[in-house]
Amino acid sequence: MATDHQTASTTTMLRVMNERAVFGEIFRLGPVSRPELAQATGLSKPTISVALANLGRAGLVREVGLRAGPAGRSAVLYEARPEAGWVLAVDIGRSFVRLVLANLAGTIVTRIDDPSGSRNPTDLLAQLTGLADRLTAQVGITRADVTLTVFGTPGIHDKETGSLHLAPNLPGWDLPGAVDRFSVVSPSPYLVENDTDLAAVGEATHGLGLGVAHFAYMSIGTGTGMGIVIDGKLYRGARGCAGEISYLPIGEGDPLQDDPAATRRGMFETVASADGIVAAAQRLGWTKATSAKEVFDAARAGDPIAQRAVEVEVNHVAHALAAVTAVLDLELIVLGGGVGVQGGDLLIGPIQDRLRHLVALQPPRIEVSSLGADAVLDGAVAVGVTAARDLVLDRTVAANA
Amino acid sequence: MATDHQTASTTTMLRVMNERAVFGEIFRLGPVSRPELAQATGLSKPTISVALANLGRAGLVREVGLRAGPAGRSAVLYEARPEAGWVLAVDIGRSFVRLVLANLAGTIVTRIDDPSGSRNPTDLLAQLTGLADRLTAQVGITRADVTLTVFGTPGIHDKETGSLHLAPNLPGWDLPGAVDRFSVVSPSPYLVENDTDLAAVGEATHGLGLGVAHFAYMSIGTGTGMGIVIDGKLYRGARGCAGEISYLPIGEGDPLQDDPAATRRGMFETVASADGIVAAAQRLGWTKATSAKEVFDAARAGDPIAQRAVEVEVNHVAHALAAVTAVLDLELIVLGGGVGVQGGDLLIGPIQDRLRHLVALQPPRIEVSSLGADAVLDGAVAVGVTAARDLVLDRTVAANA
DNA sequence: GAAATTCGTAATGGACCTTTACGAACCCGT
DNA sequence: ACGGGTTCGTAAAGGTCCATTACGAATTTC
Repeated sequence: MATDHQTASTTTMLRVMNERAVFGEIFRLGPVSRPELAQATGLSKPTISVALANLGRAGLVREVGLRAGPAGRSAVLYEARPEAGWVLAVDIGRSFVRLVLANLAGTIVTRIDDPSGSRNPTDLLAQLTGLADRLTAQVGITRADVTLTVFGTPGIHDKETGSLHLAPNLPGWDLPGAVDRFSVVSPSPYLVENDTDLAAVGEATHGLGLGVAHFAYMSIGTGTGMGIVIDGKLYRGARGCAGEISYLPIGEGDPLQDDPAATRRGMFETVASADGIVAAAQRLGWTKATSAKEVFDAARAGDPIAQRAVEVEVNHVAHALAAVTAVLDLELIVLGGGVGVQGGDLLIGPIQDRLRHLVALQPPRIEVSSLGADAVLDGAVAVGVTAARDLVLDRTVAANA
Repeated sequence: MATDHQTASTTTMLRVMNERAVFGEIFRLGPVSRPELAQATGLSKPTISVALANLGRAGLVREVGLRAGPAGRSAVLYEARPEAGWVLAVDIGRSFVRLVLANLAGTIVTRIDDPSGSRNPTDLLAQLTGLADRLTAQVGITRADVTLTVFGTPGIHDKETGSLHLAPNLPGWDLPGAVDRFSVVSPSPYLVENDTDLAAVGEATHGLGLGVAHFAYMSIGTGTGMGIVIDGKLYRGARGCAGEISYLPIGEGDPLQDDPAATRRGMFETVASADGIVAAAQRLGWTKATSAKEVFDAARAGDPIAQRAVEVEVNHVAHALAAVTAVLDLELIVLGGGVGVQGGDLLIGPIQDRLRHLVALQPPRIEVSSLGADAVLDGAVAVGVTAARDLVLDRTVAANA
């Protein structure tokens, strides 16, 4: 058991803690009065006043009008200064790169979606830098004013070597130091997170995972992946590889597994991703099947071969979720990715039935993501905002010291 | 993301926090002087003195001799008063119940191992109450002086209904309210934890999991189970069913799965537990095989059928660990239980090889438990000690208020 | 326009911790 | 044995932070 022995504190640390609490409540409650903050934090009115004065002097908080009550003097409302910090969130997707700029409240101010060009480090970084320039210019700042940048990428970021593993679609990014070059996009500190993990955070912040302690976001599309939220926090695993469900040992005996490349790609991904569905349909007799969407549409129209292919997919996903349930006992699985979103209506019910037969435990709820493709960006903003708030607060504390 | 918004604090809470920190350091460092405590906590010497005075007045801490240094006045040493609190740990095992009494430092003072008799609630509780009486008498206290009791049981404790699920070997304990009857064993508060989970905590505290952030204890014996430690803390899952790997969908196609009871018992447990090994050996031609130990011994002696049966087991366990690795990306798997301990030498190497073929990720280290059957009790003591320390401290705070 | 109500802050006091200072206790060498 | 050097423990003083109380300011209602 990690012995993070309880740390002792001095009076000055107390004020820092309380200022942090006040700052957090301001975000949580929106424009808010002093009495409301006192109520929310349990601190006294004078203490709130002092904290607000400090936060205001540091440029983190500002007055924003009055609130008239049913009786009595109107209260001054406070809110976080939008320009106290900026978060740049970047989703390096398959066919698009998407960038948004958000303020510390998590409000997205501008956004650019740009088709992916060449994705080697040099070209991609040039593209991102240009887009970041355009984005920041739209709100009258420069890249240097960004507090924190979050990059959502496929694969696993190895901080030791600065390289990206398991991301075959990003050529050249697996070389040592490649990821470190993200620093050219903005001089701010930056975080690199797996895109599926960020989508899970997005669901936890704005989506179906709101208020759910333990859940996972399962993405099925061109590939497969899972972002796991445990105790409300993203779980990354010992080396950042948690949720790499492509490698679940599922689908043994399926003819697709005969391909020697199947193991390298991962057994589950080989059979359950979009082209696994297509291959299943072809094998079942629909030789001209080309896309998973097509298979789902045909199944909805009553085509028996397509329906049989969907059944195969259901079986694979149910096995994967059986493994996840046996290990993690989650409350909820949010289904995302191309297959998850397009086929969710066909899949969820049968998966739940199958799952109940596979494990004698209470299975998790299964639902289709409500955020769609924006889940990654939402998660990136959420991750960035919490980290950026800490950054600006730390600066304030350092300045007051 | 669970919004456990940072909580604000007042000055009085500061002293409580610091007293807690001092108390914790006393346990961590053993007999310790005031200057050492000041160093360890970062607090000043006078503050340490005040804290020790309070803890002493509450009977939690006492002086214990002097330490002479190379020069200068000798420092007074302090230690936790052994009789400040007692933890009763109970392991309700298959063929034995084991009870230990430990002080707040986690030192086991007395122990009783007693063969299991009838295991229905009434008989088992009578047995436990009698044993608790004997145990407490040995140190001159009564059951009423126990601060906290921890029961390690198979199955899952459902706090809503007070019943024990998934524990077929404890007849009658699945009825609502059965578990609540544990209160007759001692008037103290009590905790009920899954035995495998406790073993994981034991490994984390005294065993191979020491200092490892993310690992799991995998028990294979009569049944199968897994205790998962994430971020140094036991992970229980949404309903306490995390680590119920019996239900991993592994071994499909194995003839054992034809039995309709297999699903209820769990696919993995059916094929991989001790009798699964025996059945495999029988099917391979050794019809008079009776125990897993026998199979392992024969395999070591070179018997080809036994070796083949071990290979089957290796394959099943490797598949289970592949699933766990793909989902959780752990650093370490500690192997325990009868099969794990007796067959570990034969299993670990081949499992690792097989695992490397199944997943293209870096597999976890695999090692055999060094604690053996005591892991459960060690974990129960560890869980109980941390909870009991909080209890006695809370009482002190309440008394001082 | 007065009563009632709510807000904001000034003043006071208390709780906690640290720093400084000094006496107490102990070692060692002569 | 005794004095110098060193470490320990606590007393005194000072500073920071927060809560309570009190009161003036601002606003609504009647």
